[in-house]
Amino acid sequence: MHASKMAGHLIRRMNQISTHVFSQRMQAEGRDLTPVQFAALDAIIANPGIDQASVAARIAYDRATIGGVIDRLEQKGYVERTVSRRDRRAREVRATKLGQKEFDAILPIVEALQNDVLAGLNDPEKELFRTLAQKVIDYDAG
Amino acid sequence: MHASKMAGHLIRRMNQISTHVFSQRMQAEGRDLTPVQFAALDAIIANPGIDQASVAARIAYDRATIGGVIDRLEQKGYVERTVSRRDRRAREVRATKLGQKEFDAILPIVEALQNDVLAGLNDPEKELFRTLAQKVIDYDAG
DNA sequence: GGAATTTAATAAGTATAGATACTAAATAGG
DNA sequence: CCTATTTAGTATCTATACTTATTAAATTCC
Repeated sequence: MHASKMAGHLIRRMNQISTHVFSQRMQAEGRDLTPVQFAALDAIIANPGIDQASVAARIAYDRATIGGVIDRLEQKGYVERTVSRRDRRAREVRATKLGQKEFDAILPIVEALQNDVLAGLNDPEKELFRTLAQKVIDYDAG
Repeated sequence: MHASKMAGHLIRRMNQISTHVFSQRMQAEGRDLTPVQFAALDAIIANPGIDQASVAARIAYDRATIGGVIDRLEQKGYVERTVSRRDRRAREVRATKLGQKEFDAILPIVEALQNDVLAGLNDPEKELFRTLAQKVIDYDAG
């Protein structure tokens, strides 16, 4: 089998296409969020006061990477961190008003661009792809 | 739609699983090659004397990234670079004997682990997944 | 054939992505 | 209650991954 036909290569290329579509669209809309920053902000808004380790667990990142991602969200003024009173090691993360506003504006854009990521597939194929991908991920999660 | 069900997220997670399986297996076999380094070495062995820009084009990377990847392959003694006589800007890249030997040893391992990447799917589903992924990529390539 | 453009590679900068090690704080076990 | 372990976050290191800028060389084209 040639390397370019292997599952790993195909997945890497799709990830490349996906992140490229994402950043192109964000730039076109005058927004400044990466795919990972969007995923983190989504998890934070869905769970106000969540700690960083839980954000990492939810979107399947390691703690070191998520620390940097939340640093950048904080620099942009989209989230705030406060030391937890229950556990002084933990930082509770919440979206700011600006972060919520930005997320509300970006969510429909992100939803719309999902279709472009799989532009080579028709609707039933898109659905099938998502089903198969979900199976791969669920199996890995145990 | 929730973020964790979006195509971009599913693809990112699969890429994570894929690279994780790859590095785990390499480590278990006492080898030291990343997925990208393997892809680059594969392209170089298939096209001896290829220049860096062509390696980048073949495996869909930008030139800046591929420069670093080939740096590391060179450090490991797997490839050699020589200035092209036809075009003094270009560097011709070739695998060394050690690089060829290492590739021959690693290829069957990499082929075998492809199945584990899609471990959540049965054989027809694996085939279907690859077909759909190829469609997504081919459409993007134009 | 000389200027304008393009191209190969590198450099610098930002953002993942994960491994490892470290600090501080919480919890478990005896 | 005190030690041992675990856990949250940060820091450090390596490796992608892409953008923009720079240098040098090749090509275009008028």
